[in-house]
Amino acid sequence: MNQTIRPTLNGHLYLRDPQGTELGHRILAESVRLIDEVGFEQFTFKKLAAVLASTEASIYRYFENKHRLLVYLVSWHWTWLRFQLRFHTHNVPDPIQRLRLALGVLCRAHLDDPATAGLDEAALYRIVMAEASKAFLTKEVDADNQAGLFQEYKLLAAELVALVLEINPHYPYPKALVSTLLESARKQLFFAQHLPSLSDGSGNVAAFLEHLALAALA
Amino acid sequence: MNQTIRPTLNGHLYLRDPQGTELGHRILAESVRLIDEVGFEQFTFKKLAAVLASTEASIYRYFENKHRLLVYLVSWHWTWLRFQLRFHTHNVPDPIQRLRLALGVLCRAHLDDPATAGLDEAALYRIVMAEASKAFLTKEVDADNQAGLFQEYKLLAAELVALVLEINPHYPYPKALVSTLLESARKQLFFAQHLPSLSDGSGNVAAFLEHLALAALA
DNA sequence: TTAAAAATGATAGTAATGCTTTCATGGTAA
DNA sequence: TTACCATGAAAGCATTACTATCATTTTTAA
Repeated sequence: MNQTIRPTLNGHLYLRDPQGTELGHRILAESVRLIDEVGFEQFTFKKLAAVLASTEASIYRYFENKHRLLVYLVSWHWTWLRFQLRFHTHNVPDPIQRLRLALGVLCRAHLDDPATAGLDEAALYRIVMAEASKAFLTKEVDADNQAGLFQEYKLLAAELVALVLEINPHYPYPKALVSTLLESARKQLFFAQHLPSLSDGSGNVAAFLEHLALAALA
Repeated sequence: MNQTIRPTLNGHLYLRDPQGTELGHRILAESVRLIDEVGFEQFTFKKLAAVLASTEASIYRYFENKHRLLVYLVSWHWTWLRFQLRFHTHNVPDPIQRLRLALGVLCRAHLDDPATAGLDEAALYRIVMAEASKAFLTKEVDADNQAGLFQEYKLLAAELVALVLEINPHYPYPKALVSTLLESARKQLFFAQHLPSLSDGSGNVAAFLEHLALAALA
């Protein structure tokens, strides 16, 4: 489980595969650190080049722009999450129990192995919490979607939809429920941290989602 | 109901009150149109000045930067929504029925009176759908929250929390439920339009939320 | 082992962005 | 009528988001 996972991601996400080179790996690792530190808006390739002791031009050879890099990192996280879910629900026969475990992983993903594949997964989770929505909240959503940039998220959602339908094959809104659970997990953790009057505490997010999902599927 | 509502918003949202002057009103109306057209990232005060036949400097006298303007517009929408909810649930005694109506308004707000107070409310709703999260997904959330920039959203949430507790006073996660419903309404409509594989159709969003909320509160 | 190919570095340049400053002007209110 | 607004006009400036060129190093394949 803890050996380095290096998921292969959609080729549209990058110009040159960052997993194929030394500099590529450093771009990934340091961009996670830097975005986590300064936020995505303040993050620039110039600053990244500085901490890498490299140049803007070199980074632009890997990623078209910083938005693509964000989508890459977020996709990486979704893939990683999908493996985590599989791992943690492996050999659990009861689908309700599997859903419980899955929601637990969703809400506690930031605590898991801190250094998979050289990426600081805890920092990446903070980025996902605060910036993942920006991956698709752009004027170019449709084109980006067409190019397959959101495949990893969809794969993750599809697995959860299957699980939901296993619990209740007649539930009429499985996709909406799953995307709501996925989005809500992140947002509730964000609210608990920054806008607490909109949440009921970060410790209760998993319990809330579990109650919500099981009530809906009952 | 249809006379122009001009809600008074938190003074931290602007430098000079745009509701107080002719240019101010034009800034609001045209920014809604322009952001809807080009998206928030591509939107600049320079472009806005051009369509207003005014200058960047003049706009900067009203809003510190485009982020504050976005927060202002979004806050305006939350206030407008709160009035809509009150209006539509007025004199309905059954809280369950009121919640149903509220969720209906949430999901159909983009169809309501197209020109309240000179703002294109349909365009504003599209902006809210696509850009509202960017109001708080920044490195400055905590400071912005401290300054009261998210008050309107909190007021709206608080009213819905009261309604939820009226239905079930023992429900343990009322704030999380309400913020999930509010966020989910927008995101599901966005998904239905742009990432349909994550939704079950834009026509079903209200039904989905209703089922979800009532199941949770049962 | 050497020659071609690929990856990186170094440097420069450019249009646009996100502001700030200053000064002129024209209308309004005391 | 004068003082004070709000707005306009114009300029300036550091940073951003790239692109382009050319030199060097490293890798690879013949």
